[in-house]
Amino acid sequence: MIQPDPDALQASRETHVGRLLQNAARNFNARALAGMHALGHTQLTPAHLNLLPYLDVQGGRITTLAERAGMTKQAAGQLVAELEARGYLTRQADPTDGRAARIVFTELGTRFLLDAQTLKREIEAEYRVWLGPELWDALQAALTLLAGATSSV
Amino acid sequence: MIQPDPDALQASRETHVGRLLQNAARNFNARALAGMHALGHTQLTPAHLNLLPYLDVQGGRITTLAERAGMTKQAAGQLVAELEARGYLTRQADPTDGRAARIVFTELGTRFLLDAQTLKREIEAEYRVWLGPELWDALQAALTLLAGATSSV
DNA sequence: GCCTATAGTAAGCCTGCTTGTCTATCTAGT
DNA sequence: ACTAGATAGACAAGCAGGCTTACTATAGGC
Repeated sequence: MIQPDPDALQASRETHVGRLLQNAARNFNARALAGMHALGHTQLTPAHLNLLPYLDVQGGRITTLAERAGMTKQAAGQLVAELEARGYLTRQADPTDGRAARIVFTELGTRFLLDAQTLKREIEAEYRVWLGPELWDALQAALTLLAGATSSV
Repeated sequence: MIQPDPDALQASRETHVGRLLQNAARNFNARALAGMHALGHTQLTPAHLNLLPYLDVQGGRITTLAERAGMTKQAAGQLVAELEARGYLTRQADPTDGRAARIVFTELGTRFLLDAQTLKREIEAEYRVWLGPELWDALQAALTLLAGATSSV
């Protein structure tokens, strides 16, 4: 039977990549959400911020959105309806398919895109300062590699 | 009025640290949960895996757990009750305080701790292979720095 | 004409918490 | 000692977020 050394076991539990990654991701998301709220986009929830990146600048369909975001069409449709009610998106009839609707950005939606771009640069600049250019580049490289490695598993 | 170049805007949306961090964290968590399930701990949910690291090897109190995990005592109490029902934890009367209960690991709980330690080393070894030693060290350094920087903000 | 695809409506579930309230116990002040 | 207030924890109810399943209507493709 195993008789572990409690101190050694405790020490090994302190912190690990998983927790570090989770904290970093959570901090980034909180920062991004707060930033968007500060820029006036106070009605956007994390679910919206998660969906919007999957909509092309020139627009797209609910079905496409659902596929990319990995959720059901109904879920995507609901989020789109909310974003429509809040003025970010609008529906246009698809000229080539009577069943489909083209989901496109409104003017407010476009402003959101630009704000998101600005905010992203701002946050990345902060991180760059904290880490220094080399570590920052290494972080990006490492995460990109991990994305490739884990997606193929 | 701003007239953005749609192509440039689209290109800038491709991917960024936030998404990379989120993906990496999600992959790690999925890997860890799957690993624990594979080791027989099929009744542990992400919420349990999030709480357990805050319990010292020698045990502790509900209140301490709640503080560390950043949740209410009730929430911590509920999770502990579930873990008790599943056989990982048990309650002992605190000899020094009649109100309090000492939450301690059962034998199964200790096995979980050892399995978690093993699994952690396994996953970290995988990551190290994917990234190479230098990039791996850089990743750890960068995330640790970020943890320090963002926690102080 | 038949099968499939797009999307909307309605209802509801799951996870992971929270608030509100209560008892038992401890601590400090008088 | 006695009492006022704080603290540990339990019990109950419920909510927020983010989905899902089930069903219907309509439009296209072969």
